[in-house]
Amino acid sequence: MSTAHPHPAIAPALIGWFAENARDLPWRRPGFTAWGTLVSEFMLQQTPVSRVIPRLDEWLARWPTPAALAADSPGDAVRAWQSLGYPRRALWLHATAVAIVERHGGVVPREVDALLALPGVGDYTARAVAAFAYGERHPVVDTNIRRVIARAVAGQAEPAPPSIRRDLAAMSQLLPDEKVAARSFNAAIMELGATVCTARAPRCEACPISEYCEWRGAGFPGYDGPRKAVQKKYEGSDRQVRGLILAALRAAPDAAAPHALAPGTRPPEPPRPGPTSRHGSVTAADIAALWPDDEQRDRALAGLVSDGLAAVTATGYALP
DNA sequence: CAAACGTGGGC
DNA sequence: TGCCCAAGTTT
Repeated sequence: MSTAHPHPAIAPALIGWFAENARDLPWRRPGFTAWGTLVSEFMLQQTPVSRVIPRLDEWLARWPTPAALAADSPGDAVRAWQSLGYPRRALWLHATAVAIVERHGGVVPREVDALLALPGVGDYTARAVAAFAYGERHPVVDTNIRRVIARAVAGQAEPAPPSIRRDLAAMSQLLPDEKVAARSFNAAIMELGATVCTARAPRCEACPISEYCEWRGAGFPGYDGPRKAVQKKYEGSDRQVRGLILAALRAAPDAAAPHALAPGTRPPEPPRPGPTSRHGSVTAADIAALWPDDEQRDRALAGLVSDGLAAVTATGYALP
């Protein structure tokens, strides 16, 4: 099945450029596993590459397979997530590892539909794994790709609000028919958006498709769409309070493993393990010291428990 | 569909 | 300084 490509020069130009200009990134190393790709894609959801790389290395050294992660507690995943942000992703990634073991024999699935059924895997991540880890031919659409298409093809400074149907259709128009080329093109156009056709200061002089760019051809018209929602202030927000509480839970040392006692010594009264968790507990008083506004703090804490990021223990709260 | 969801770095 | 941005997903 061959597709008519309205912009036949774009894909070859980008593929050639990518072959020479791709950054050396862990997930582009030969032999990188599908599991590694899945972990990296979770981490890259809204977190910059430079912050992801050290955590990714740690994760894959500790949990080289889905089964390895599934065998540890979700709290271990949340703690190892450190300060990547959006820690529910760590929870989802753990749940995804469990699901892969239970439903897919411990092997990351290659079908988009199976990937989409995993917690925390959406339209982008599912196609990224199918395309990059398995070489399947799928259009991948992320924020970089949407911006490049908006400029080069639609002639607009910024993309219209996301629409998965439209965005996939637009990317499909550009995608080469052949699998290997399609995979390379997905990576290439994403890389262009990340390093050349950037949101703030595009470097058109370094762009391999500037001669085909409709935005440039139209004289770089300014953005005229609807005003985009302004990101809410972090300082003083519920997010900040959740972050503070979770940082305290991550910092609590694991409940001490029972160690050998001198002969004749009576074991100390065991701190009755509460309903949960071998992760160390933080008392309500310690949490209260983190934030003065009772109502906001309680709301944040309840939210963490409700999200499964915190567990109630006999003495307070702990990672799950 | 808009809003919630972390954190840090660049300009 | 303060705003913008960063390989999204879920509800």
